[in-house]
Amino acid sequence: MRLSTKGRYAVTAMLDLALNGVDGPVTLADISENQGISLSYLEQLFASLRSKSLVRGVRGPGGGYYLGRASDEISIADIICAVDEWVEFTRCNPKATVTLDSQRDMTHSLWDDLSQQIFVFLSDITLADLVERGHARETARRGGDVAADLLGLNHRAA
Amino acid sequence: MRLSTKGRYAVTAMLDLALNGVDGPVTLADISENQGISLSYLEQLFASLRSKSLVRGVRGPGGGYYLGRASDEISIADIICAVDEWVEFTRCNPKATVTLDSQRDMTHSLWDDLSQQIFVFLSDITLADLVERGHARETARRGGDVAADLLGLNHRAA
DNA sequence: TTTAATCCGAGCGTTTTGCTAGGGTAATTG
DNA sequence: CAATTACCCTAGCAAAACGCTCGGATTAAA
Repeated sequence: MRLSTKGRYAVTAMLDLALNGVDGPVTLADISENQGISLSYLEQLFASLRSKSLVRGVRGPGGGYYLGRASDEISIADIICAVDEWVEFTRCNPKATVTLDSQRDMTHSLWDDLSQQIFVFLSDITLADLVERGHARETARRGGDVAADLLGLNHRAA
Repeated sequence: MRLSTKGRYAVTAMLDLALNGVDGPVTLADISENQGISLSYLEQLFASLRSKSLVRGVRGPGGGYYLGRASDEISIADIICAVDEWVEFTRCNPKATVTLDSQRDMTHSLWDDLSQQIFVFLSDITLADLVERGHARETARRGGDVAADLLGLNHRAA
């Protein structure tokens, strides 16, 4: 997977929608000012988000953007995938030669495994989770422990 | 944080060391051939890894690279941080104005929170975890022999 | 000494970032 | 009905990052 500032822009913008979209649509101009991102760049990001139905645009005066779904139905992985185009997991598949380069298949398989774990982790965190956690910092209930449990990685658990 | 193909290259290369470094150092030429990465690019990656003491180089013929520490003491976050230069979490800190742009502080705070969660998650996964659970997960319910068959070589080496 | 390997740095083509510019289209409002 | 607002779309562009080539220099085993 890939995670860059582009993804951060998208997530923070979506958080902006989640926080301010309760009473009417949020304009890109507002987000642009709030987040310090250029308007046109936001438009490009929201074009990607819109194509994945993560946001819904309302045209005309008084318009703006709503979240495409409820905030607890939009995961971080959804957003990252929309703008950062979840990149190649396995990119040298076309090979059945199990000779000397089985080592490559091995390391790539392990990477794919890790990548999958990160994906599951980010799929488990929704916008609502972040907002909720921001209000009351009561972590350790979800996120960390549940995800680790899902992945079987809670090796440090007593 | 940032996560790109550069980090993937570093992780797979480190996995290569973890798998093949049991009997003597592993040369970058081998990794280059195994992973399909250019030698000079690997040298750059390993320069970063070496500066963080994640690998230890042995010069001269018969030389190569060892892991800098035990594989269960090297986390994925360590590797990603070394090569991808864990980027700016908060980049507009210098402002205590809780006036109109408190919304920006809000979203950025939430992002920092998420970023921290990802960091903790990746800090909890070590190279040894990937090697072990890479085969243990899929076949834990069945037998485990299939996994050994999949892995083959590194399992009996040592 | 020869050779195999790590080290080091300058540079280069390509892709991605993030932005600017310009125009078009739908819907609200006076 | 205009006219304004804001979404929508395309093209292009500078800076950065990516991944690589090349050329060397050190170190140490054979």
